[in-house]
Amino acid sequence: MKEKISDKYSALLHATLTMVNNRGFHDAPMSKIAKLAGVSPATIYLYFENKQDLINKLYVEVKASFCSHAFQGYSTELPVKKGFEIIWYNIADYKLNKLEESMFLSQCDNTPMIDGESIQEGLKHLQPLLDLWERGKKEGIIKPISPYLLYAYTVYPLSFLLAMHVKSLCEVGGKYRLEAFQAAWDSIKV
Amino acid sequence: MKEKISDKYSALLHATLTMVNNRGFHDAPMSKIAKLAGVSPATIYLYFENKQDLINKLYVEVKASFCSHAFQGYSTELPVKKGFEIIWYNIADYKLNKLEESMFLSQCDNTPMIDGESIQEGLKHLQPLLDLWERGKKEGIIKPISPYLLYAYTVYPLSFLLAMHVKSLCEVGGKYRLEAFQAAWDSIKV
DNA sequence: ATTTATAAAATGAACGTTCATTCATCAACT
DNA sequence: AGTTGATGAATGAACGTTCATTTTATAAAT
Repeated sequence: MKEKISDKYSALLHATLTMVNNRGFHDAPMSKIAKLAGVSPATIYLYFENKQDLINKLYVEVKASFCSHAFQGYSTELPVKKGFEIIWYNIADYKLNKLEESMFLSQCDNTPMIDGESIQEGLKHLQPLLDLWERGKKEGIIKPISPYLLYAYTVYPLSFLLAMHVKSLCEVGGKYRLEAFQAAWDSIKV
Repeated sequence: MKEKISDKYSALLHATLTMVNNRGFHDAPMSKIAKLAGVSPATIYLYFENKQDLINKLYVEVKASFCSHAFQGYSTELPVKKGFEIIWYNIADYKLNKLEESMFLSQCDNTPMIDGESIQEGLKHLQPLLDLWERGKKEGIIKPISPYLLYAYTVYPLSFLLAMHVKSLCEVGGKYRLEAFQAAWDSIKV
């Protein structure tokens, strides 16, 4: 019965996600995380080395889930624009449907709360997108610019839209999604 | 001698900026902030109500400085594209030259560490840019889409490039700046 | 089947530390 | 003498973590 690791492990990860989202890392005490997970504080230390380890593990897990969603239905056989479209919409869907996870990732990527090592770990899984862009450049479809620029103008803006969506300042539904994709594509197509 | 408020006030703000940038809000104790500012812990409470107030005041001040830089040399008389170009380059310069301030703003905008009230306060000063976009739409130069989208695809990407720059993963010098501007403009021009 | 022995998982209370904040006192200037 | 700005030391609360112990699961022996 090794199935899917103890459910307390997952409960703790999820409790941490919620606490850190709502109160920030600085105000998410182990005692409250434990209570939210329905577990004793001491139990946390059966599954995690310490608070930092808990956060790191959560980050890596969420990032992995994000990347796995991103490439659903994608194949390297697809034409560049079609492939990009699929990945982009996957990411947009993820940000829209997994608000908590997405907010957590934003917070992690803009604070010194995650170890550099874990950041590297989480970044690995994005390679297919980089490869796709490389192909697009070779075919003269995508501007010959740094992948960081490509990411900054296509994927990263979604984080902002997510934040506005959470604050109920901005819709991200049907029409807007199309407009957003169009803007992303216009910024990088040659 | 009211000149520019006690220099301990500024020293404390600056020390807080550094501490929060390097260690995060959760690990920026008042005692260390005080030491870095060359001041007793008790002195902080002569200038600020408490830690939250200290952070809020710092946020509002930095945000104001950011916005003031953004509109240097800009006038509502300018043609839309030229006006946008000036503002965009101002912002890019700010992000490049005021790394600490910019990183701090990123952190604030992605964590629950700032009071909603102070966020509102800091957002006020961006109005001229919104007005410019409105004019651009009327003239048929800029896509008729939500200002949130416009912001997401022109200004917000700079935050990502800044983060990469700080991690020495990405240059933001001359040529790249032009490419970045081009991508920003392409994404919103009609 | 039931009991007994052993290991594993989980816990509440306690520990030492660190934190934000306060307080009694001080030095400098009026 | 009195006011002001500043302080180092003190304080209580809260934190992350550990520990002695209990509870639950596992297996062996009857």
